[in-house]
Amino acid sequence: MTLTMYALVDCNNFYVSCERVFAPQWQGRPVVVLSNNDGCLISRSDEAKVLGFKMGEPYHQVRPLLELSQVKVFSSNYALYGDMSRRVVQVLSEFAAGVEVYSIDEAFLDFRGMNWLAPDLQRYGEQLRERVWRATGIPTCVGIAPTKTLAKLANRLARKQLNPVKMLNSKAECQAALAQTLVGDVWGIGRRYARKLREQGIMTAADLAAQPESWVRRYLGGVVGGRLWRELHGQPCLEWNPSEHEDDDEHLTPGIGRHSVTHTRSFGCPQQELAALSEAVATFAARTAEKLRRHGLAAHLVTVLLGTDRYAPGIEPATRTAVVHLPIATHDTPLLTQAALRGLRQLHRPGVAYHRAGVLLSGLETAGQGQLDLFTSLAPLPPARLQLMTVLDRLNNQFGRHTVRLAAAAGPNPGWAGRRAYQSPAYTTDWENLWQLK
DNA sequence: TCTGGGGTCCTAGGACCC
DNA sequence: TCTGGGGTCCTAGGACCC
Repeated sequence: MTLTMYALVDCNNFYVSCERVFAPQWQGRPVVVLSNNDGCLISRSDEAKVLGFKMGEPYHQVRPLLELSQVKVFSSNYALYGDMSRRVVQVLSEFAAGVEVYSIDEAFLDFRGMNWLAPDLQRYGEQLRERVWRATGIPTCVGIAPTKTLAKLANRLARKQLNPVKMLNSKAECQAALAQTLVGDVWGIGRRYARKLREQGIMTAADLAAQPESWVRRYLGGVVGGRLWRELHGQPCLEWNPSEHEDDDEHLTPGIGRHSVTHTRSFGCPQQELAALSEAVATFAARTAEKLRRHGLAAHLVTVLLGTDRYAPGIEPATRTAVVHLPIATHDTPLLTQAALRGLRQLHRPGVAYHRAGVLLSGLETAGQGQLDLFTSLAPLPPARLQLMTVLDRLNNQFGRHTVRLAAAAGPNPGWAGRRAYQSPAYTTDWENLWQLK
C-alpha cells in the first residue's frame, strides 16, 4: 500500500539540548537559555518547566527564583545551535527523499510515495529518531500524518506520550488526535484566533474541523482558514519546499524565495550619540551584507530602524524607519553601509535615548543577474571589489566574525553591544577553541 | 537598571494608468 | 441623476510561526 505521509521531526528543548551535549553534567537538571541581550527565557529544560518557568519570561523578573532553584542559565549561542542543527538535518536527509527545514529545530520529511505498511513506517520513525540521538546527542519527537498540519499535531501528541513517535494513519486516529488537541494548539492558530474561536464555542481541533469550511474561512482570514480546514481533514494543501543545505548560523527560514534579510539588536544600555549609533548600524549593515552574499543575493532597498524604549508609555511610536533606495542592487558591504548610515542620519534626533537599532535589506534579486543601469552603464560591482568581499567573508568565517571589518564599524566591546553574561564556548565553530582542544 | 530576533502570508486602501 | 472599470504597484497593518 502506498501511504501519502509527511513526518515532522522536532528537537526537544533544542537550545538547552545543544548546551547539554557539551555540558553533560546538566543532563537531568534544570537549565534555561536566554534570548539575545540576556532579555528573556527562550528555551527551558523539562525540569525548568516543572519548576514553573515560562517561555518568554523576562530574565530580570525571574532571576532570583532561578538562583534559588539552582537553575543553570546560558546566554544564547547561535553559532553552536546553527551547527548542531546542520548535523541533525544531515542525519535526517539519510532517511527521506526530501527534507524541508522549517526552523532551526524542526524539519519536515517527505514520505510520499513510500510503498510501505503502516507498522513499518512507525518503526522507521523510531529508527531515525534513534539515529539522530546517537549521531548528535539531540533528543527529538516525530509526528507522522497525511498532511503537514496533522504531522505538526501528531508531533505535539508525541511529546506527551511515552513513545516519542506518533503516527496518524486512519480517519479514526486523526479524529481522536483532533479531539485531544485544544484549538489554540493547532499550527496556524495564534492567541487572537484562539480567543475568537473559543467565544464561538470552538474548544478543540475536532470542533473546528466539524464546522463547514465556509464558516472557518469567515472566521480565520479567508484563504488561510480554508487551507487550514482542509489540512485538518487530511487533504494536503500546503506547499512542499525542499531545502538546500544552508550555511547559516542563525534563525532562518530557508528556501530560495526569501524576500528580506534583517539584523536588529537591542543595546546593552541606551545610546544617544550619533557616533556610537553609527558604529552599531555599520556593524549591523555588515552582518546583513554577509547574509546576502551567503545566499547569493543583492538588495535594492536598505531600511534602517531606530527604536526607543518599547515599554515606556508614550504617544510617539517606539520604532521609526528610514528607507534608502539604491539605483543598483548590491551586496557590497561599503555601499550598503553608506546607505544605512544615510538612513541613520535622517532618523537620528539629538537627545533621544535609543534602545535598539536594525538594518533590513529588501528588494532582493539574485546577485549578478540584476539589470545594468543603462544610463551609467555601471556593472553592479567592479571585480576587485567582489574579490575583496569574498576574502573578507572567508577570513571572518575562518577566524571569527569580527576579524576583519570596516573602520566605520566598532572596536571590541562597545557600549551598545548586548549583554551575554552566560555564554558557553563555541565548541564546534570557534577557531581558538578548537586550537585549545588539541 | 533589567522585557529577543527573524521571518512569512494576507488584506485593505490609495495612487496611478489605460 | 449620473459621475467607468480593471490592473498593478506600493504601503501599512494584522495575523501567524519558531
